[in-house]
Amino acid sequence: MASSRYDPSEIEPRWVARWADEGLYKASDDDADPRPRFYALDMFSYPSGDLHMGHAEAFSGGDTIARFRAMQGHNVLHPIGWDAFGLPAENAAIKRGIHPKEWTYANIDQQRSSFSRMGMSFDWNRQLNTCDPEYYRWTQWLFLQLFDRGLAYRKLAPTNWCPHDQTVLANEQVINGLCERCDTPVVRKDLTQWFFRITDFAQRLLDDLEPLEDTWPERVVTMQRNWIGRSEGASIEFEIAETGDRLEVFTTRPDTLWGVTFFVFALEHPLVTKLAAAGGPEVEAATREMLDRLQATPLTNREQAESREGVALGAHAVNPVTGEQVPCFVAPYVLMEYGTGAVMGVPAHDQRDFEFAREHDLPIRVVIQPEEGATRDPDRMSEAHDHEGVMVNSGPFNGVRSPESIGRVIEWLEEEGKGRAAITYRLRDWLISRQRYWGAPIPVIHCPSCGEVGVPVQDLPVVLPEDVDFQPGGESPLARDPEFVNVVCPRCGGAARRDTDTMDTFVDSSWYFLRYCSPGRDDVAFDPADVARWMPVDQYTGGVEHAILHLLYSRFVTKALHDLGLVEFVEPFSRMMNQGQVIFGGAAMSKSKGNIVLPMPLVERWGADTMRLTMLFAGPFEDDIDWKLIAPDATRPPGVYGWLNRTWRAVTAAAGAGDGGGRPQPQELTRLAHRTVQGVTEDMDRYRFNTAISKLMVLTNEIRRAIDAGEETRDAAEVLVLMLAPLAPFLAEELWREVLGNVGSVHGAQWPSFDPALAREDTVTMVVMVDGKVRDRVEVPSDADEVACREAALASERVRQALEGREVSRTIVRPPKLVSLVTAAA
RNA sequence: GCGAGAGUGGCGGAACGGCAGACGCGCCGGACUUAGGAUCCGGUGCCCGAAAGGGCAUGGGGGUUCGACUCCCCCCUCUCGCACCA
Repeated sequence: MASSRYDPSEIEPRWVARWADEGLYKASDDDADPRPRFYALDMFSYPSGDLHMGHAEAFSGGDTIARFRAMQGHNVLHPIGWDAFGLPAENAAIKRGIHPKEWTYANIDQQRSSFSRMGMSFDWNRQLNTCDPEYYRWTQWLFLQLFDRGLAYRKLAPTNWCPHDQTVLANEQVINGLCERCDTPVVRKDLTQWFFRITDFAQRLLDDLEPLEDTWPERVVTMQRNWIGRSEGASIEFEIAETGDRLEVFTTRPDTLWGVTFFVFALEHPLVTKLAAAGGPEVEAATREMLDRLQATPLTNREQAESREGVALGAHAVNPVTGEQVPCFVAPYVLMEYGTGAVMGVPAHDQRDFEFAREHDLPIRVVIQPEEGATRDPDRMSEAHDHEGVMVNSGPFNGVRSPESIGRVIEWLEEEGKGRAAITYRLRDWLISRQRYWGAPIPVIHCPSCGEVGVPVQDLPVVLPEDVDFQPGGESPLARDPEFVNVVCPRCGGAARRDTDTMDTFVDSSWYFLRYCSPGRDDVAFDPADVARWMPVDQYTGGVEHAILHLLYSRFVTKALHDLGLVEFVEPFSRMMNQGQVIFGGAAMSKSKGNIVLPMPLVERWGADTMRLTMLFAGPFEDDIDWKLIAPDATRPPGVYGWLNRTWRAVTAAAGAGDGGGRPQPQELTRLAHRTVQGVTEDMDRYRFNTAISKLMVLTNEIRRAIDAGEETRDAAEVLVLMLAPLAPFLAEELWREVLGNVGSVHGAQWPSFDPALAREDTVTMVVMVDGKVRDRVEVPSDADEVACREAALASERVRQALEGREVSRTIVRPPKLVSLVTAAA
């Protein structure tokens, strides 16, 4: 037997080494393996240093599920890898004066060793690393698949530019107008960039969320829906009086069409320069001035949103239903990327249009009156009336009420040939170019005669040159390397230039779960047979911060690959779970606040099992954990450490007592053990680790009591250790093999089963209520029927006292838990 | 502003419409003994009471019900998403 004291610093490293020797966590690709397969995926790690508390929390949950499913008889795939490209690596490397590669690989080594020390059950044979040419070769392949089908394309468009990081960002990476990485206000800049045509998939991305409602966190589904932002309305055709140009605008409120008093173009709208020129020299100069100024000193997203600036173009738009001519403007508050880049101005019923009209002295015409309350008067309105109401001043539609009015106007527009029903999405195409060094080069060659030519697949990877000045700035760091840039066109053999941007790292992570299925293959990104074996992912664990970005992109790539016939499913992740954040003192941990707690020192001091259980026991997995409240005193062990101690002693005593001929295991303990198996199994299925642990604590306490009473407890102790295994893998293994003397790992053992008959208690405490108040508690057999319960209730002296001789008018019996008596008086 | 979620002891948190506060932390008292990051036993929602017992308690107010932390309505507070998307 091992030492007589629970000593995690001795136990845990010993098992880390032995598990590695035994190859315990290898997933089997053998199709003859009869076990059902289970793909337990944890969001892979960004190697920006050693593991932090967020990793410890997320991976504790993910690993517990992987181990639980394995014990339930599944062939589990539980891989890990490194999301290793990206800005933080570059910024840290610049700060330290070393190469991003060096910094990244050092962090990977450290994280790998920390994960091992924590006892994570990863199949290390499948490890991948997105900055490895053997991986990004296939990220480039993915790009080319999309490029070949027109799903990757380049266009000049307004983009989000981060002046600090010197790169463009995807729409999804702008949080509240700030750069996701550095919190710098993002500005608008017109640039030619690569996009993925995710908008083609908008409706499918929306529709396919529905089956996920039950297995994904509700808020994630909601956030995705909101992000895609489907709007129903009408597309209405306007004509420019002076030039005869016709164009469509999108509106969700066609019922306000009679209230149009002006018309606005986005800055980038193709008609703007033409109309400005037609408006005469003054108009042209004013327009030019605004456009040039905004190009030179771009507005931040927020400034643009709040601006009510605008220039009158002199031209007029013809309202298709009234024939009225209204003045045209160009203004930054209209966005080129949404709808058609032009809007009809209805100041009475749209707040932005209202403010613009006040700013530019434009008429306000009320065409919707609220059904209740004061009539809206244009001269006295302080804000737009953008709610429902009755149509007025609207020709044939006067008196028609919303919301039916919208449909009726659309119908009429269609009959008149002036418009049609239309749907618009908020979702924009995914901007994937980055003017930064540490990423996968975009595998395209620009040829003066052939145009954009994809690098032939056999020439991949386009290797990221290492000896490059990777400081951001200018066109892109790669543009400074002539050897990289100057190539011959693969199509015509003429002189050509490589694309010098790198891909957004979210491209790397949009398909990594497929690569795990075919690790190390150098002929394909993944083998469809391998993917069919494991995908879709059965359980995906990670943070909500990826609720939009990573999940949306992965879903898009999966659908695109499905359309290419490479995968059979349309959704990559069947079930998902988000861990809460680990915070400290009510705020996120941060260097500037000096409140960072790291997991590895805790692991060294109290053991990985204690670290993991502290996380899982603190509360529901998806709730935040305030570490200051959970472990207020760093010099004292977290509470679960004491329980592990007690468990150690109890199981040790239980293992030894069998020889001593103690009294047989009491029936009550056997029943509790069965009940605990039932309860813990249910809790684990629902990821309720905190209540599962509390049930194990109850069983431990009962075993300890039985031991003190000199009773046999070995069977119960074995069951306890089995259930402990997914939660505290080191202690469970030590107890299972070294203390209880079993052969083979507890992590390969079968999850215990229970007998429902034994799990039921033989007597229960029945509550007797009189007029809604609990008046007594009576022990009754758990199979007591209605009659027996009633008799037991009426036999109670205290119940009789509470009744005070009053007559019972109604009796509700819920055998065997409750009898509720209602007197006539009540 | 819109959308979602949450308010339970000193603290983290438990409770298929049926004993509110499981389990744990902390705290109080005790035991063992004395240097073990200890361990063990008892107590611990609030108020009255020596006790038995009684009363009050799940943000506030109403409702449904024999019975509400749980369901419905109104209000307050907090958290999180999205915020000029026409």
